[in-house]
Amino acid sequence: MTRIKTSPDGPPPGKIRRTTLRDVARLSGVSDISVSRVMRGAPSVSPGLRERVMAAADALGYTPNRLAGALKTQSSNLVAVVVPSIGNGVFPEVLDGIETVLTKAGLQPVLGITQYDRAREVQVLRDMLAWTPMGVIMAGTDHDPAVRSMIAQQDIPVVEFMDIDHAPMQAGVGISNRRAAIAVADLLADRGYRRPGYIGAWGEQPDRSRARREAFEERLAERGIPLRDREISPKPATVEGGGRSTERLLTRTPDIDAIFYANDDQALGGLFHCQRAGLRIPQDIGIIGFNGIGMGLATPVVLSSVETPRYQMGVEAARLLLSAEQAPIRGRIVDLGFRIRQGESL
Amino acid sequence: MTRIKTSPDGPPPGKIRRTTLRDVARLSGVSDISVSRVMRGAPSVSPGLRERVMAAADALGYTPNRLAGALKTQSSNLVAVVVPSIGNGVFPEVLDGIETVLTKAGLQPVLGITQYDRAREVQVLRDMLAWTPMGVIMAGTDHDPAVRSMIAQQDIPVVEFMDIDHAPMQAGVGISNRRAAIAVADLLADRGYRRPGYIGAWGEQPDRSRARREAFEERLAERGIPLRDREISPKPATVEGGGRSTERLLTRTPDIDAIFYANDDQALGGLFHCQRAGLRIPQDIGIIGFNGIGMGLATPVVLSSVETPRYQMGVEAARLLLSAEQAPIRGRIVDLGFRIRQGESL
DNA sequence: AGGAGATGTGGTAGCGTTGTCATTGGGGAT
DNA sequence: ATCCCCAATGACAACGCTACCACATCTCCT
Repeated sequence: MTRIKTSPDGPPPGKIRRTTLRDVARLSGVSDISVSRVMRGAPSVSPGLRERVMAAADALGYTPNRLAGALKTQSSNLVAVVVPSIGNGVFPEVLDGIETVLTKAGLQPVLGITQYDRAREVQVLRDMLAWTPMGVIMAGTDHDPAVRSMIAQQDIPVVEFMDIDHAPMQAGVGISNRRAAIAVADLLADRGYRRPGYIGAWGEQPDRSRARREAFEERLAERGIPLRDREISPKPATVEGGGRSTERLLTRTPDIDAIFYANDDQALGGLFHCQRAGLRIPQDIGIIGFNGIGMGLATPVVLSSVETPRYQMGVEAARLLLSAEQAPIRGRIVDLGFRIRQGESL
Repeated sequence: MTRIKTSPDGPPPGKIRRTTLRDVARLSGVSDISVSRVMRGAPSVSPGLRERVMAAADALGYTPNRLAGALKTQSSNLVAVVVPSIGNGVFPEVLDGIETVLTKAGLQPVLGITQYDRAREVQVLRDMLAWTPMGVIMAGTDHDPAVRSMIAQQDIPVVEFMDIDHAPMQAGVGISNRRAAIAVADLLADRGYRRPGYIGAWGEQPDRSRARREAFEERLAERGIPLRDREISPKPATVEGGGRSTERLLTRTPDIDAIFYANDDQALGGLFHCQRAGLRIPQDIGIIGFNGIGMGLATPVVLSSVETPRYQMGVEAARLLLSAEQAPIRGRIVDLGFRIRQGESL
């Protein structure tokens, strides 16, 4: 069989071609690899050559193509960051911390949002792994088996953040939601509340919020104070929704004397609702939230809440991932702890 | 010169090798390209072959390497998304909209955060362009010249969101901050306020907030009501900070009868501060914010504010970018408009 | 029957970069 | 002077994938 040499990949017809390392090499009269070395700041390059190359690169407006570089080196500076939501709530602050640390280390976060959907989480992670990230940071420890097998396949470091009540795949950063819930239960009991209620949202999708509530109820029961009633909204947690949930709960069970909210947004809504309804806080009803957002400090009645270190959680998650380059992180758990802010609402 | 064939890139010693398309091809007994076609869902593949390939791919847990694919096709499904901050404020909601639309279209947002720093914006964009994204979405229209030249060099679609008072590089989505400011000035004048103040944050870093304030002052002047005083915090906008700024402003200039805030966070802080200080709202002092966050609706005194379509802005920005595949977007401006929420605070 | 097209499959090269050697040319040690 | 070593530079192939063409069948016309 004769095969005529046919130059399969000719230059695209109309399309302009991206400036490449080779263009820079030609212009500066050196070899490709020398340009590569200069661009990467590799050692063993004379100042003169470096200067000539730099000048040529600037003149051409050359930007290295990381696609090619990463393909060759089998490594990238990408980090897959997978969170359930970003519209509001705690994740933007965690992301902020993650981004700050990663960027400083020259890494590039790639964001994936699951909408609290396990199937989407698998899809999102698959799409990100296709870019051969050097690591993964994800929220929560409750994942589809497919997530675990994909991670195992790739053999890259993974850090899970939020919750440390359950074992992470490799390493975890966060707080113990169970312990926080127990602390709140004890606080309520100690303060003499006897008919506590609970309000949550998102249909308790992130398992950790369900676990937190269950721990809350268990501890209350141990202290001889059964949970009087609860109201779980299927919708996202908002201030407005928190007001509505509170109204519903108190209409159904008016003798409730304190409410533990799964988050501060709902708690603030509840606080405002009670004020409008003419209830005195905390005399008629005690209110305690979760997360300790800044706004709760500025309200006329300072909101009591469990303060969680969200930004710090992102920082530590990113640091832990970075440390994987030095030493294996398997088994590392970072407990950042929480603090109960005793405001005026409980 | 004799050159011995030396297999330069042999298999890495200890390191495990990623499963490749070729592995799948070998296992299923077909050619590389056939596997490629199956994985991409390309046409002209018989059902039998497809099935055999899929089985082999599943068996090996194969994930395509997009690095290689994108390098070959000179295109990726990545979209660079550049915003000034993410910790709180308006951007998470915009990002949510962007992410929803892009993901649905099979695109992958890559996040870059500039911390309101023009130099960082250049750096961040450069890093992202190195991955040959198919498009860019960025906040604001006020960029370093280097940003413009990098974009021009790459010849990819760019959508700028937030503000449409200034011409975007290619296409823009947002509202007119100037018109919004003018509407607020008119509202104040019409309501009989005569000694208005203004409170901003971030040192007015995003130029659009300065432009907004200037438009506000100009219109007030036109209506014969000079701005009485203003207070610009250099720090990020927070509820707590808004309270402090308000206190400072009112201490310095106690006869102010209304305050326009650059954002709702500060406005809520101001509202709470005034309540604590025993001022009646809106009789003693009128308060109006900017952005129309949900929380303002739930406060005991409903916050008046300029409602901006943040989620929608993200959605439209992403859609506009997607539409660039069909028709050029140069010159396209999408004005999403705003609505003044007349609450109880003004 | 003979061709024209449609359909499925494969071979090859190359996307832009970098790892691995090879090569060159001093400079210092002997 | 001779040797060795190291710093500076270069040649080449390969990372994993897909565009481009070639080719073998297999219809379906005329």
